[in-house]
Amino acid sequence: MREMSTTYNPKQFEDRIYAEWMKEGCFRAEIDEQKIPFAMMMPPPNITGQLHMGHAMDETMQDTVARFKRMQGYSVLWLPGTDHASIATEVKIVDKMRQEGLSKEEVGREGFLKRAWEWKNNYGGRIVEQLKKLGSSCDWSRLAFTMDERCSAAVREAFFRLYKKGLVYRGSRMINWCPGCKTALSDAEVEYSEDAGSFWYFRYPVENSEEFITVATTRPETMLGDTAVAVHPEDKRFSALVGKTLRLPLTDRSIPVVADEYVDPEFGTGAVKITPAHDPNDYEVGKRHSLPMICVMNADGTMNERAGKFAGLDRYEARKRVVEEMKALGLLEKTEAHTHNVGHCYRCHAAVEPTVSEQWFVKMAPLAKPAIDAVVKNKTKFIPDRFAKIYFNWLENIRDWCISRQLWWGHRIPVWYCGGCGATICARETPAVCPECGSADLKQDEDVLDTWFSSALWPFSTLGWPEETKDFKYFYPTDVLVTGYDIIPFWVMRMMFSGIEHTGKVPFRDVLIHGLVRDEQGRKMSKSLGNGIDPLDVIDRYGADSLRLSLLTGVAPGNDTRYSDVKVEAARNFLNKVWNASRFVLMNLGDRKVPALFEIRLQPADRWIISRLMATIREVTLAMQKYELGIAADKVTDFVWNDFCDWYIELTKPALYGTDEERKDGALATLLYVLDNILRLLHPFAPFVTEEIYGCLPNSTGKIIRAEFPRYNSKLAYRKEAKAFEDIIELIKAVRAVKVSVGCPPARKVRLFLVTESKRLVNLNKGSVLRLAGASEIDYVENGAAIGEKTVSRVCDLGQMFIPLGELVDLEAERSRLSKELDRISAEISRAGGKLANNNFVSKAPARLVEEERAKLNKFLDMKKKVEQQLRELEET
RNA sequence: GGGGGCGUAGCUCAGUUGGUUAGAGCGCUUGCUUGACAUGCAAGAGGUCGCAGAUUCGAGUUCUGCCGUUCCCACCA
Repeated sequence: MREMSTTYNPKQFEDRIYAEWMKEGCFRAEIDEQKIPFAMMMPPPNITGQLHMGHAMDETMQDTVARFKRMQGYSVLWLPGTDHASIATEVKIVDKMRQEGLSKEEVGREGFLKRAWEWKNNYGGRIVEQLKKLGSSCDWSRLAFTMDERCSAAVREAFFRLYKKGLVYRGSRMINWCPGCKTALSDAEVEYSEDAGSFWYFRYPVENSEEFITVATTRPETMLGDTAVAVHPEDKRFSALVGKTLRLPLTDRSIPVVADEYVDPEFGTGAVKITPAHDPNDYEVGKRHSLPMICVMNADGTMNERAGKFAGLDRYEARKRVVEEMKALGLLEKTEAHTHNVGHCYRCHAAVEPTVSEQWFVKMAPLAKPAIDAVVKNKTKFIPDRFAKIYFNWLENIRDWCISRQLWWGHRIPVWYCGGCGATICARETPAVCPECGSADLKQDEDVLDTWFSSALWPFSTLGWPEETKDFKYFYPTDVLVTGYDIIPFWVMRMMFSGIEHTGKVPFRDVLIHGLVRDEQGRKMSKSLGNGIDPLDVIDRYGADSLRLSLLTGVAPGNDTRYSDVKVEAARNFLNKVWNASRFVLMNLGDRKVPALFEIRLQPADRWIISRLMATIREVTLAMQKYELGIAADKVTDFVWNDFCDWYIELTKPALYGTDEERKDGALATLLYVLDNILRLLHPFAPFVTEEIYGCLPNSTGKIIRAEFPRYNSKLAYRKEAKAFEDIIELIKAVRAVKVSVGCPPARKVRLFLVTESKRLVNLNKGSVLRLAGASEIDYVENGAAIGEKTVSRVCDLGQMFIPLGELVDLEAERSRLSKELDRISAEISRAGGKLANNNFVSKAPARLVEEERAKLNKFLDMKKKVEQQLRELEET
């Protein structure tokens, strides 16, 4: 037996234990036809990422589920991996090169990719190492990367299939352009925020007239690309002007006035400048009226040559200059403050510029439909199910997905253009010559795919799809996906339609959604606020188990939670408790060989704690099966601390320190049995400390990670006996309370007199009652009068308890307590009485409840009599 | 504009399908170095479950409206 220190010190064993698990291959998933598979894909963290609290929570939940299922006998695959994070990584590499005075263009595509891979090889594994600190029991032998050979082949295959089906196409459309990252973005990658801006009212003169139309705009620089002004068809104010031509100031162009339903006559001036190349709505108007599209900006957000003298200026500088010039021309009518929603890049936060550009798209309508149906038909379930609404909301309103990115780090689009015949060729592997004309003059598309295109395939690309691998056949579809609600549109939804499209099956049966980990004040943790808390630092201070437990307890599925050191401390204190309780058991056990639990005559207290254990096992198992991890953790904690430590351990002390060897054996066997079960119940939540203690148990074989999760055994439920024993606990509590109430020093032993019909039960537990209640002896009497001394008394389920207290005591306190008690009892009597007087209740409520209510009423009536009697006796003294 | 979440003890939050006297942790009060643990033990105080209705024998829990707060989506240029 290993020596245990007096306090729980996780640093002494966490790293060692993780190494042992790894060495023994405890996390490896085996294809075992005798077992039921349970598969879970880790949401791959970005290779640029550092472990943050969000990861910690996500990983903890997954690991808890994985360990639980593994202990239940499933063949568990928890597959880890990382994401190449196209934009994020590229930005990082570009920044690094800038520090060296280099640019992408200078090093070229090849040189850039070489640097990126180097960076990935050096730093991409950092987060993986950090995950290990948390105790993650994922199968590292299957570690995947979205750009490894397997996943890349899957990406090409998926693209190829979609292309052949016409579900991926190339076209010129309005997309979100990030001038910071210089690439197109998907709709999901745009974040909107309320920005303070202005509303400028510009006058556009009507040609050959003194008249003008006033339009209002928040983006003056786009006027250089205006190709019309639109008014509502029924707006009388402008009906005479429809069809006329306006002179577009600051340019040499003329633009028409068109009528379109899109315009809201109530808003602004009722006339809208139309810039089809730089606004999604204007784009639609432009299409309806066959207006030309004039793009006035470059990729980096500066104005291009179409902007005339503003060419070369940054868009915001151009905005200022346009306003100034309009003002100088007397065409600025007024300026108003105006806040409006502006889209920003989710990576670099630059304001997104809606632009028309040629990109690759995935046709969404045919893919969205089956993905919606799958959730409607419950083939995949969201937990909690309200998140299905977010999912539906996205899929029902989805536009085609822009998947091409003007970046270099990522999966290059598997499309080639023939210089000979102009054919477009999509192929899984690089073609040598053009299949149409035989020309070798082929050029691959320059763009890469959206990072999420490869993530969308994650549940099956990692298993070797499109190959029918053993892993794929055994583990797919996966069982559960654990992730935060913030990436439902980015990822969950896309895995769903991709899985259904490519494999014919939903990629997972359950989606367990969790919330965000916020800071102590409820703010989002973020780099810019500097309020992020490093999980590794917390692990260093408190241990991984404490962090894990603190992230799971008191959290409802899907709800945000706040991180605080205080919570981690509470978890640490609990684990210290577990540690010391274990130490207590093992110290008292020493080298003694105790018989098995079933060979011993158990005492009421033993049966009580075993009964409580069984109830706990059942509740915890049920909660875990429903993914209610917080409830499960609460139930275990409650049982361990309150039932096992505060009661049972104390109850065993008379036996342990006594001379009755049989009772000692019984207590030790029970302590050991319950402790063993506690460790296994707790292992999914606190894997390290339970493994460490388990290794110290005399009867343990092998690692707890491979042990079986406790099973409910109805033979050990001892319902009635446990219920009876609760009366002993109540008695002890009553004595303690009386002593405190009357100011009796705790060390002073009191004599107990009992009026009870359960003498046998009390006698069986006499040692415990005396010790825990702080009493010297117990006498049985027929009634209070037979004692012949002044007493203070309590009514309890066992009967009535009397304590003679002599002159030392504060009887006034007891008197006031009793009258308060009387008030409470009276309130209960009128409540229960009222209920029972209600005919509707008696006739409609379940008989069981009516019976219970009746029993309660009788009990309180009896109590009332006794308490009144006590009160009278006290008045007399 | 549409859709969620949250509102329960001083604070942070649980509360599974409606059914004992609404819970936990922290904090607070009082007392305790009781041979595992002061990272502890015991006994307490503290709540008209946001407001108003409705359904029901019975509502923290279901429905409607409102107030506060927060998030997501859409968006009027």
